[in-house]
Parts: sequence; C-alpha cells; structure tokens
Amino acid sequence: MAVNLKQLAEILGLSQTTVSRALNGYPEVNAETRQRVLQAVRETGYRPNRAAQRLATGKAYSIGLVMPIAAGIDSDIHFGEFLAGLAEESVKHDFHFVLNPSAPDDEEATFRRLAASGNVDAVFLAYMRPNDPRIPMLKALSIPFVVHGRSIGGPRDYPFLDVDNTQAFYDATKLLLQLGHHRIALINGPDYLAFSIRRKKGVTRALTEWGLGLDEELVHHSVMADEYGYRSMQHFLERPDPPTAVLCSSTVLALGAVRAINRAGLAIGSDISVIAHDDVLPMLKPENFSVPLTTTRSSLRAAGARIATRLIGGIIGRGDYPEQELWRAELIVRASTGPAPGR
Amino acid sequence: MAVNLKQLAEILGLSQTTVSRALNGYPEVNAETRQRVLQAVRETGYRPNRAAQRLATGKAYSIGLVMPIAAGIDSDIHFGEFLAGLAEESVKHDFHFVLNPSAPDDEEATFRRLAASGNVDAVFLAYMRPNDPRIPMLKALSIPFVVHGRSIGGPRDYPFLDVDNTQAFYDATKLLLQLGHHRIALINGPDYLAFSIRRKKGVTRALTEWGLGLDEELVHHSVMADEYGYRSMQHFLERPDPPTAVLCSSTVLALGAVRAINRAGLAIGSDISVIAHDDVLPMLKPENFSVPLTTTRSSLRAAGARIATRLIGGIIGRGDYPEQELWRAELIVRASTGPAPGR
DNA sequence: GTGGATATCCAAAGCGCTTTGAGAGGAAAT
DNA sequence: ATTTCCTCTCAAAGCGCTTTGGATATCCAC
Repeated sequence: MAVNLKQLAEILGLSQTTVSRALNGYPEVNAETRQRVLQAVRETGYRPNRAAQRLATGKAYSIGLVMPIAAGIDSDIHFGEFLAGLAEESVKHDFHFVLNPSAPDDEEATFRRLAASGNVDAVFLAYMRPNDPRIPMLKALSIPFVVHGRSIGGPRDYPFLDVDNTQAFYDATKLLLQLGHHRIALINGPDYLAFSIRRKKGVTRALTEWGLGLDEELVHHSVMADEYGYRSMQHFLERPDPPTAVLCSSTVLALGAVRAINRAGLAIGSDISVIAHDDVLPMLKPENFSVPLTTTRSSLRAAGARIATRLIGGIIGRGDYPEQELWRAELIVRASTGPAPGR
Repeated sequence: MAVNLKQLAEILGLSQTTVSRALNGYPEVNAETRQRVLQAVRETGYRPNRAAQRLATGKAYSIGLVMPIAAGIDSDIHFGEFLAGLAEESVKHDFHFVLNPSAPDDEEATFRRLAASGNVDAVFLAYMRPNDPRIPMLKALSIPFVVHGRSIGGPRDYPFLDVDNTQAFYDATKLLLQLGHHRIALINGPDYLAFSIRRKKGVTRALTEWGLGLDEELVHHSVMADEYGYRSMQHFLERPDPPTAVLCSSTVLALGAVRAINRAGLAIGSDISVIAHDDVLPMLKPENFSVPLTTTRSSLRAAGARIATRLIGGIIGRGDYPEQELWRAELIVRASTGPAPGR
C-alpha cells in the first residue's frame, strides 16, 4: 500500500537522492523535476517514514514535556487547553511528545535525563517563577527550549512567549479608575508564579498613577479554581468597606466571584464591577455569564500553538521566528463593568 | 560519550548480534555471556537508540492519544490525572506519545490517519458512551487498543480496564440504606457517559432490592465541576422533602455539594450523609474535607499506569495481561455518613 | 575549441539497530 | 570413529531515509 522513497524514485525514474532533495527543498533540483516529484507524492500518497528520518538525521522530531505532578498544575483546566494548542500544531508537522511526569524536586534530574536520552529536540516550559532555576539549567544542558511566560530576575536572553500581563491588568485597572472606582480588589493566581506577580504590578502601577495605592487586604492569591474565587470574593464583601470592583486572574476565578456577588444580593455592573482575564477556555465563555464579563483576552490555546510552531520551526530549521514575543491582551468591555456606585 | 551497539560489542569482544540478543532476552545466549553484557551496559551507560530500533523493528514504540477538544473533557481535572498515570509508566519504558486533538465529529478520520501513519503501535480510549462507535472502528482498523471504562451494548470482546461502577455505587447505596436513609440523591457525571449510567444503575439496584425506587427528581447529571455539585445540591435542598443522603460521582462534585450543605446550615454526617467517588486526585483528598468524606475509592492515576503497562506489554510482547479487568472500588467509611436523621 | 563555471542528477555510504542464515565447537548417540 | 544434535556465536543483510562526493551535460567566455 504505502510506497517508500525507493519505490517513488523508481516510479519517477529518478534517484532517491533527487527525490529526497526535491522534497526537502534543496536548490539543486530542477523546478520542473520538483513539480513532477510533488505530483507523484500526491498520487501515491507517499509519506516519509519518520523512524528512518530520525535515524538518518539524528533528529527526534519530538518535543519534551515535563509535567509537574501533584502540584495542582498539570491537572488544572488551563493546562489541558494549552496542551491542546501545542498538540494541534504539532500534529500538523508530525511531531511527537515525550511526556515526563515529575515531582517538583525531581525536575532537574528529569530534564537531564530527557536531554541525554536524545529522544527530544526541544522542550517546553511553563509556570514560570521568579528566578526560575530551570532556565539556567536548560541553557547549561544546551537543549533548545521555549518558555511560556517569563521569569522575573535572572537571565533575560532566552526564548519566550508571554502575554503582557502587567499591561493587561494595568489597562483593566485604568478602565475601572476612569469609571470612578477607588476600592479595587484583585483575585489573583498563586503568588509564586511570575504572571501573578506581573498582574499585581499592573494593578499597582495604574493605581499609583492615579494617586492611589493598592490595598494589600484586597489582594488574594490562590490556585485558579472557582472555589477560591468564591471564597475570596466572599471575604472581600464581608469587609466594612467592600471593594466596588474586582479583577480576577481567570474566568474560572470569576465564576466563583460572581457567585459570591450574586449571593450577596449585589448587582454586577452597577453595585460592583468585575473584570477577568480570559484565557479563552471553550467551556467558560465570558459572554455567557449571566452578566457578560468584561475581560482582558488572550487565547491560551493560540499560545500553545504558537509555541509549538516556534519550537518546530527551530528544529527543522525552517521559518525564522522572533526569540521573544510579548502578546498584548485585548481589553473587551462587556456589561460587568460600570461606573462606581454613588457617582 | 554515549556508546552504541557496535562499540559495546567491540568492547566485549562479541558480535553485535550476540549483544543484541543478550539484551533482548533471546534464549540462545549463554547465561554467563549475558551477565557480561549486562555488566558492560551498566558500566558504559549504553542506551539503545530508539530511532534505530524503530526502523529495524517497524515498531513505533509510541502510543496514540486522541484528545477530544472543545468537549469539556480533556480540560477536566480528571484527564490530567489519568494522563499522569499513563505517562508515568510510559516513561519507564521509553514510550512516546502522539497527541491528536480532534473535534468530536472528526474523530474517526483522526483515528484513521493515526493508524495509517504508522506512528503509533496502539491507542488508548476513554470517556466511553453506550454503543460507542469507536470500538468497532478501531477493531476494523485493526490497531491494538485498550479502553478505559466500558461501553454499554455493542461488542463485548475488546480489551478494557474499568472500575466496577455499578458495584461501587451499589455498595455505597446499600450502606446508606442500612443507616436508615430512604431519600437518597445522586449527583452524577454526564448522562451520556457509560460510567454515569452504571453508577446510576448501581444505586437503582440497591434501592430496588430494599423495596424502594430511585426518585428521578433526585438525580442530576452534569460535567464534573464543583460548581455543578453546588447547584445540584442546592436544588435538592430546596425541595419540600430534601434527601437525607447524597451520592456524588466525584470529589469535585462533592466539594460543591458540601458547600451547599454548609450554606444551608445542615450538618454533614448527621443531618445529611454524603458519599463521593474518589478518583484519588492529589489536590482533593476526601480526608481533608471539613468533615472527612466517606468514599468509594479507585485511583485514576493507577488506572492510567495500568493501561500503559498493558498497552506496552502488548507491543513489546512481554508480559501476559488479561484482556479485561474490572477493578473493584473500595468503600471507605469516614465521618460524612451517619444514621438517617430521626431514626 | 578549450577551460571553467553552473546546473542537474546519481551511486553509495551511513545512521544504529534487529534478524536471517550459517558456522564452529562440543556433547551425545550410534 | 562417524553422525547427529545442541549450544553459542557471528557476518551480513536489511529497515527507509539523508548526505557526501562525484559524474554528466550544458553553457559561457576567451
């Protein structure tokens, strides 16, 4: 059924060399010949054998994933979404994955083993922390990588794709300020993750520019599950001077926060404004909230796909991608934001 | 640094053939020679080149995963946990993954492509539905597979690993009945999934044996996120004749249910009893609930690991595993169950 | 017409492993 | 002593691709 290079070459009356070169875009092959080859590929359905390519080139055509287990990270809803993006793009290029579950304290050994195994050409990294030790480690191992997010402190010259979290939350906060809000709460992700730190920074910056400060009492950090959104919001509302607006680091958190607000009998968009960061989770669309949510939007899946593209591009040496990308989140205003009450 | 077979053979003064055979457990090699070979492997740190093995054997040493996207399945917390188990075992045998995100209506084509690509030796299947079309499809494609769960109806002769969900929920219900409960509610997973159907069946059976029937009003089906557990429980409690006991298909659902119960000012274990199915999610331990939860327990991660073992065993032809396994969940009684009130 | 580019193409080696088909040596059987 | 049969080992042939190092032909300038 499936033809191989040798047969294909025979059919075409060419040598394997020429056919191979035609397929891999080498210049020393006549344009017309290349067309003939491409045509034959279409007709025969020829697909190069990955195992043979791997052996011949020494490339693994695979990317490594270290999944932190028991850390409440991999199992979270955001991980699956990101992974879907990665996989979506990888499957197009017939790239495979080597999944390595690893306890956090065993991560270094895992990376080391992975790099030494020769089973992957590159790895991907996420859940960045300040001064993340994995960056220097991977540099030392000299295995290509792309990180999703950015560390804070430490080396700056490494490939990443990040959302401009500071900017996003700065923008969001600014909008709230313009609407007259002064007491603004933040329900953030875990405080040890870089993106949370940056988001908080964005809020602080906007407030400072406005001549205000961030009330630390109005900042909560937690795993991004809606339970925590609920609890945090509930806490805030029990204060003598509850906030008139709240920023959530995820629509998942917002889900809980909204529930707490409803339960308190307050009206979203008038009594209290809500803005959430939207990772574009297909299950949780901000426009489907009872009161559609104002969000800062940046698709997690798109980020996954982009990182896969860059990783793969780097491996097959095609395409020239920027080493560092900072995506700007869009601020999308819906009904959950309104003027501060009593204004 | 890394030695290959040829060099290893040279060091040992043996031929590649002999060394290869010694390593792969062929009988026609002297025990002493085999020991020498194994020793040399230890000393040199020799690791066979997977790409070469793949080419030589025609095996892919990889397993295929079709992740349904946009279905609220892959992103769910249970998927990550299962995947961790799969990966944990696979990494030991240096098996890789081919992740194929696929829209539900495109699944057949995805499997077909995957099988034809030769990139995987076997695939894994989950989220079984009644008369699941994927089973006959994979049989027709004649690619080895193992399913997690079981279909209902359709062919019966396929390899699976399932938890005896009927039994588990039968056991749990029986306990509640013995404690004097009559009005028992069920917060179940999606009604189109086989495991949900079986769990409900277990509840029904126990009630019937006791001379009671299942009140359909006290059964809710939903995605297993705690939000839904909350809502369902709230609904139940608003009834004129609320249940005195509730069964939850996941600790995630129980989380929400517990919240609703607390909010209603009821005491768990006395006013109302709760039993949940525990997939052993590291983030959500039933013993850590404010009132420790009685559960039917069966580790999802262990199931993942076991399936990987069977899949891999089938591929490398080592080990002889049963085609069908039905794990019995353990019923673990903690403080969330007690006698029915007023008894 | 000749030397030297230039453009196309090819034969063959090699990637690191498994596996086939045989051979050498010794023990057992005749 | 010869034959037969194991036991253990090996040389060599692939697996299907990439890539090196030429060939061959064409074309140009001189």
